[in-house]
Amino acid sequence: MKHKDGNARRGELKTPHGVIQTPIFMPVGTIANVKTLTPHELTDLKAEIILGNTYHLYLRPGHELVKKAGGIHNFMNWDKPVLTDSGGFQVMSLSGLRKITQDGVRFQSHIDGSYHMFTPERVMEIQNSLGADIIMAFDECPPYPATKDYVAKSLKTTLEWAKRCQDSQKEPDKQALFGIVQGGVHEDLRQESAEKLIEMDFPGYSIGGLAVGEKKEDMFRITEFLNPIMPKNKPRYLMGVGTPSDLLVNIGNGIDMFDCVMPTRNARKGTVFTRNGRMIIKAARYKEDFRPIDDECTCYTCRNFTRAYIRHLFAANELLAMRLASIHSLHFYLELMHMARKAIENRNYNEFMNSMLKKLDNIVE
RNA sequence: GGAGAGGUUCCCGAGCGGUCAAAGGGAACAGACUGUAAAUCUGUCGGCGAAGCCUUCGGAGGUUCGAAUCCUCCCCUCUCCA
Repeated sequence: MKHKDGNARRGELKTPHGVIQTPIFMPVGTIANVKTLTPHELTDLKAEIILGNTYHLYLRPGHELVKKAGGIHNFMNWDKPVLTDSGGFQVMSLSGLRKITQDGVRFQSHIDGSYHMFTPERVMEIQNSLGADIIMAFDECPPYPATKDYVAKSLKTTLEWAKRCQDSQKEPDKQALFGIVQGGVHEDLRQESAEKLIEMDFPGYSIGGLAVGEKKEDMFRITEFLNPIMPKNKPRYLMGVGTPSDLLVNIGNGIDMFDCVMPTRNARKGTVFTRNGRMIIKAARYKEDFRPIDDECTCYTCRNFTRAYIRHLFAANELLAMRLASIHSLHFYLELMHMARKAIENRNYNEFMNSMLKKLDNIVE
């Protein structure tokens, strides 16, 4: 960690494929691509690290194939760091297709219905084949709402699995394994989870199971609560979060890393993010609006295309609409992180955050 | 000229005596989306604040307690034969 401003942290994280600057946003590239974009475009956007997903890549094209291709970096032609999620999230999101036991999770493929077994050991083996720089322990991400009993039980399973992941990890020197703190919205459970993981001494810690439907204030309360508990010299990754304002508030609570499908998914569906709030660019109100999405934005989309044109592309169902919108929104997220890092270095993070928060949650008319 | 089919709410198209302001698509409009089963999903889509009422199924008449649906005439499309 290089700087601190309040609880906000400014740091660097070394990986085999380069150093990344934190706080950082990691675009999601579930199946070894950030949807609609090329690695070249991601590089232009100054993306430093992207995500892949164990469950999805295991099912298709298969981790063995990715290994044969020389690992995920080679396979997708991305030479910067990659983080793979363990499939723990799919335990929740594909809840209709799986059964959890103490040993692991029996899944039914969402693609062809075939049965598969994920154990912590298996997930470590798959992530080793994929070859990401940062890998996640296999966890169970409890849904929301869930009873406290359920969350507590699930937490125990996740802790056991974390140990098994650690014990079965093949190349700890090449892949940093993060343990995942669970515990829902309950501070005592979060504390127990964090402390036991810290005892196991992971190179980094993830916070999972947030932004799954609970109130924002609960999410912020939990990250604020965890801040003093988490080791100061290790990265903290808040999984799956979030909106631009979520990122800023959580940076203020000591989070270093984020990933979220929101900028890319929403972009594909016609909503982009700007410093003035969300803009539903497919809306009729932009039909004859010949300004860029954001006249101060320096992204490729804003430098070259108007709202009216992008709206037209959405109306016509053109693929370019999704690409241009994704480029803009990712640029905005990454630029927002850049500004946050600068603000921490300049020790005016709170001021920066508060001025941004005033607008970010608006819908731009 | 002869034989036949048809004109339905923005478009296509179902309905063929009451349960029809009228199925289903499309378009349009509004919105949701947080470790991606997502170029997906939800809602609105004749008018009036609601119960309800009003106007609407090519046009004009008629039959009927009641018509988009039945009858008559008219206008217009399309197909086939001469």
